[in-house]
Amino acid sequence: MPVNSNGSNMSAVQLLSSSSTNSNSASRLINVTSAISTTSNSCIKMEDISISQQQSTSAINPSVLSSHTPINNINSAASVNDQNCINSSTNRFRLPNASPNPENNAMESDDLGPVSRDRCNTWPLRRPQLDINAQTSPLIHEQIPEEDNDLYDSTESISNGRLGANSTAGLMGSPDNGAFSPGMSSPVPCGNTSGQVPPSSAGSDTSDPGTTAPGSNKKSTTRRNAWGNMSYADLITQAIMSSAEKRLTLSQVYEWMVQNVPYFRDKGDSNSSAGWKKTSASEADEECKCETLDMESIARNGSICAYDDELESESESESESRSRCYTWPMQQLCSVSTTNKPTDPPPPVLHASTDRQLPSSDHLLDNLSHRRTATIASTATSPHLIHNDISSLCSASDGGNLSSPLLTIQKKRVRKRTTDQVANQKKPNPWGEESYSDLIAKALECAPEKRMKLNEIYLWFSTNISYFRDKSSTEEAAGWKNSIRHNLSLHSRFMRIQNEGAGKSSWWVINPDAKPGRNPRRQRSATLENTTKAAIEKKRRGARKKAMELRAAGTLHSASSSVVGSQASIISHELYGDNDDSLGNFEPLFRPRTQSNLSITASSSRVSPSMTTDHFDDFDFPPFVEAGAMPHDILDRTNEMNLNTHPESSVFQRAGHNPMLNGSVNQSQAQSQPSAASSSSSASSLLQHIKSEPTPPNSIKNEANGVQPPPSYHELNAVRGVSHLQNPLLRTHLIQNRLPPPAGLPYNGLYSTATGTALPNWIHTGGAQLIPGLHSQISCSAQQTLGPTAALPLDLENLTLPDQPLMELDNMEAVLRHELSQSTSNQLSFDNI
DNA sequence: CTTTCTGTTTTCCTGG
DNA sequence: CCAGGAAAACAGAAAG
Repeated sequence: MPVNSNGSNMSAVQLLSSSSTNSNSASRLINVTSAISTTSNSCIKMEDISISQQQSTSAINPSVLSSHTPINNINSAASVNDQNCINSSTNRFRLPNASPNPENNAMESDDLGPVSRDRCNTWPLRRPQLDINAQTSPLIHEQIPEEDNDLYDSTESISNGRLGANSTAGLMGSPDNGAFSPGMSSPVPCGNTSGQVPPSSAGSDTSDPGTTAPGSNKKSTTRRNAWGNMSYADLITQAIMSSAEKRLTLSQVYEWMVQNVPYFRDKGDSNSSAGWKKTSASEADEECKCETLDMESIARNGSICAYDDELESESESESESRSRCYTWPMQQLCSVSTTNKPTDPPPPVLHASTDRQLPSSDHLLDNLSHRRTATIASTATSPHLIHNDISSLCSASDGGNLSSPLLTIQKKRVRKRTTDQVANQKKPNPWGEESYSDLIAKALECAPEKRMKLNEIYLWFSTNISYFRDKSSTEEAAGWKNSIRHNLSLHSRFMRIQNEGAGKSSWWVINPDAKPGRNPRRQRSATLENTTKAAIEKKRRGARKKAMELRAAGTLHSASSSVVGSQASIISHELYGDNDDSLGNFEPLFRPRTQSNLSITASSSRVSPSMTTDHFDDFDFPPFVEAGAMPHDILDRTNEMNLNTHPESSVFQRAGHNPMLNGSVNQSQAQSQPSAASSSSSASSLLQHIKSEPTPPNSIKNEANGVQPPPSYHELNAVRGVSHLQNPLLRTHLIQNRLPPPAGLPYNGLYSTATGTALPNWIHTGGAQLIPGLHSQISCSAQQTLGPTAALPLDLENLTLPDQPLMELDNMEAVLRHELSQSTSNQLSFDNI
């Protein structure tokens, strides 16, 4: 969520008002003026829809309401709604059985299966007071069949499903907002996977697997929802079918939910409704076969979702399962599902805005936009042209020129690949062929210091990739942000560096030891546990028991997290190919969230006490490091490093008088990213910290009696040489983008590169080898303006490990000594810690 | 105390 | 079987 300059979260309205600021920033980043409106609009899309819906509830356009708004009328309809879902069919839709038979349909509160879930606004939590039985009004839940087995086997109309006080007409968008904007972005059809199974089966929560509607390949689930057994899809379908026009805007869907489902009615506030609205929106995109013309500069009254009868029937006839990607933004301008084969080539890429944003990222951008209706975008300078195009295109849905490359609408996720694609194991995504992890890596690579905070990654995505920019609303962004987090955590390709002193978010970096191509996923703790051999487990028990004893005795009272961190480090190390798990697995005992196999906290930057010498065998230590003194674990895992070095203990201290850090960067930071206050605060903290650092000693061996602080991953790479950089992303980045330390800030660490005159050789000699599709310089240039990242150029390089008194030394020492006693490794010495 | 953000993990699904 | 996307569940920490 964007944050304002004060670091507080921005509400939707705030986001609305601030979107221009963001867009300005974005446009500056990408140097595309036309992107301003796009970014701005997309940022406020959902909120705007909601707001406009509220504002326009009383502003009814009878003409619109009474009309069916056929495709051919999109010109007029576009003035009212920028997202017009075109019901291209007649009434072949087989209506779900909405019989309000209380016996069959009424939701029963005691059937509510899901357990409560706190603090997750992505899944509506049923509140106790929201018991349906407590709702007195004859609401839709009485009409909702508890079991929707025959929902689509019945031809009975659902028209008895009532809307709320606000009728469909009353919810129609106001034409007041219908001013067409010439600067409209390319139409972004709403997510729609055509040819999908009926909603009843697609999202059904039927408890009887056998009742899954024909054609559904989706696994049935026995889980029921808090509001009953109807899925979101069913509810949305019912909402749509309940409307007179068989279509609803997203806001109307929301409204219908609120009005008719007590559960949602009581979650209708902005805070608690985010989750179900998000889900509804996502499913509405698909289940209502929403034909959206996302003319973001048109009045944003919401999209009209109409159930596409053709798609419905076709999906049945084809028995084709819906795409697994529920947020897949299909290019469904029209209901042309059956005429477009998955093997159809993608339409020509004419995503002008994106191309201009990232001109050299053609590979990425080609794919970013290949699912977009680029032709329409290319004609965006003329609303009439666009309308005409849309009209003509959509009018062809009934057998028209659907094979036109301009209308090559992919019915479902296309996995057809070229030879290169197959070779590269690339899969097409709405944004291109790069996976989330690729994009994250790219983002990290593009960061000036090759590290980003989570929110900065978010920002990078939304700034540099049109797909995510278009989905930047709170609800829409939740999904891909979740995926980003998921990927960060999942892939060993990424490492998290604790940013403890800065307050919140950690730094994410690319694992310098990430191997080319695919890197193994992080093993999961369960896997680790499950695969634990009995002997190993037995071996662990002893150490675990003793550790617990120590802990119980108070020795670990303040160091538990650190121990866990060390443990996490160990686990993490295992996950990087070293399966020597002779180390105890304390995970079930004490492993806080941030100390899983992925995360290593600052305190865990301490050498893992149980580290065995086996871990160091295969690493080329820098000449200054005695073999064995540097745990491989640390070298592998720079995420054990603490960015917030202690002033008096840092070994890689640098001169603290950096004009960039002290002044200009802060300024640019404030200018370039006013919304990333958390980052700014972090940056400020770090900067303050850096400034406070005294002039460093040159001797790395002054510390810790042989326990050397690990180099940063840059330094590691410097030692290894560019040819040893396994990660092509990093290699590319390092060659292309590594900047010498800012002038005036001599790097006083071991590898002093003061004023950039002592850059490692590999920087100059290495051959840049961009991996296909990763043309980063443009995005990098954008990223470099993201603010805090640029403002913190050296922290990562100043990562220090063992000398950070981040926990009570006495405790730590006791723990370490104990653990060392358990370890076969006697190489580590902490005497002087 | 609640909300939000962040981070981890699991599950499901699809395609290779 | 694995990778990847998506969603979800859960929890810790910070902020309001």
